[in-house]
Amino acid sequence: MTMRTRFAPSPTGVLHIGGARTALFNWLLARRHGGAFVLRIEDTDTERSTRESIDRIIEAMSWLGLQADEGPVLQTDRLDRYRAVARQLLDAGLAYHCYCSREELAAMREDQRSRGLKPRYDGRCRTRTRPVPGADAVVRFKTPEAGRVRVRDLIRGEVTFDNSELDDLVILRPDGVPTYNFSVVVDDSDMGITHVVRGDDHLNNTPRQINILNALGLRLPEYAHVPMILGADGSRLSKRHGAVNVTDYREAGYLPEAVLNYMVRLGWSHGDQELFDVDEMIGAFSLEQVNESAAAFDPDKFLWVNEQWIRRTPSARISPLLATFLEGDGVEDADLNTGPPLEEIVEVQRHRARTLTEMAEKSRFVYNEPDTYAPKAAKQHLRGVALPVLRRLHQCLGELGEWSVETTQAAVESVADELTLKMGKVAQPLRVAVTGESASPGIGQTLALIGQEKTLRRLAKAVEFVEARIARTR
RNA sequence: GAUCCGGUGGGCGAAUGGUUAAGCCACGAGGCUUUCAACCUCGUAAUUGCGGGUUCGAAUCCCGUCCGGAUCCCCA
Repeated sequence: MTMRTRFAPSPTGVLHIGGARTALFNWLLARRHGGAFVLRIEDTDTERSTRESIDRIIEAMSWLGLQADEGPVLQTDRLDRYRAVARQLLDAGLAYHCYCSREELAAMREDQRSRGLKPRYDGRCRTRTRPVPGADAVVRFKTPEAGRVRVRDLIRGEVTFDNSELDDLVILRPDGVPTYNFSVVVDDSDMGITHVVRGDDHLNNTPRQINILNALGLRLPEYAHVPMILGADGSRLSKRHGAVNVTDYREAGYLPEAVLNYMVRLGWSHGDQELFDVDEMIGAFSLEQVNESAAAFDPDKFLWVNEQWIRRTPSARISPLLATFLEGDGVEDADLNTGPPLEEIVEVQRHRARTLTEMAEKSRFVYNEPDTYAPKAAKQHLRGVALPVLRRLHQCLGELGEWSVETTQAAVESVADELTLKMGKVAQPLRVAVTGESASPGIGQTLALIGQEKTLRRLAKAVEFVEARIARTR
């Protein structure tokens, strides 16, 4: 039988790292085994589900390249089907109507809890023969009272639950909308899902689902419960831990390849390999190597992975992305067009940036003249002693016929020789003058990217700055 | 509280009864150097949560215990 996996998010928010990794694992499995990956939207919580969330989830998945082979299938489009299955259970005496009010149930639970018991529905409507007038009716599944359920989990091994620990769960609300544990079972079965791979927060739900499957006489899928992703402090990953939404990472200048790569290594490993492109993941992924323990999300390592991908991704692909980040950073569209080819900037910066945001920040100097000098840098390098250096630099660079990394580099070196100064005394003032910062790419590269005209203008401005400063201290 | 799952350096994790417990991130030192990076070298860091047991031998198997997480909703 061909493998069929699925990702079944509830559209009550955006796609976050945990969900994305679950989607990735499912997608990888399907790709690896030549099967199908289905996207199902679990929107039976009509209060909280939104169309916008659906769109955002799909958008995030497509940014990551996790295309579904089938779907999205919306559960709200299948309500008739769930009702029919519930009817079937009702007719077979495997489910019953319950008229208990929410208040009554809450009181029951509180009472049990106060007595140190596990809160469970006590089945008081099980034997009811006629409806309660005026009361809403839900449908409850009749959980077997005795026996145990064995879950064969591909990651955890065999996990058993005692039916006495379970209670009769609601499968249909008064309005005929199914609850999670029921719709999941019907859908996974109808869709021919062979492998249910999901977060281990669902492990405890599995015996209930298996009981329903058994009552319906349906075949059980394989289960694999993957460990959760925790925040750096060991608690469940949440907004407190910084960005957790996939889209946040796109905006922060992460490459989808890097997001995928970092996620796949969270809870899964393949020897000591750290970097995987999508094809490598598909070729190497297996449930057997998925860890059993929860993993903490580590922003530092994520940054490192992104840096690795910035390095190995062709500049032709990075350039247009860099352009949008530069624009977001205040660089004019027109300047982008008249400036140096973006590929050149990428080549120069790819070892110096861990994110595209960082790359853009560090590349602004190419287009925009510094409006202020970094205080520390100015204090240290734009001093009186630098004045003759800057003037001489302005002259020599102004006389340069060909403007390139090599020629500008040579010019700066010859000025240093001529004034018998070490490179640091020449390149640093110059760097601050043209970039406003004390750190930038190699001085030749920096000048080549800025261009002769702008370099000279900035140099002149720096000379004025130093002159003014001397005048002031006098 | 009950049930279920988990626990290897600060983080990710390798090692599925057998040499000094891999590798990566982070961190520290040095090298290179016009700055920042990158790169190279070296280093700090674990009595495998703890306690017992089985065994010639235990991170690995068994028992107990502690800690963490999940579930116990007309959320998914």
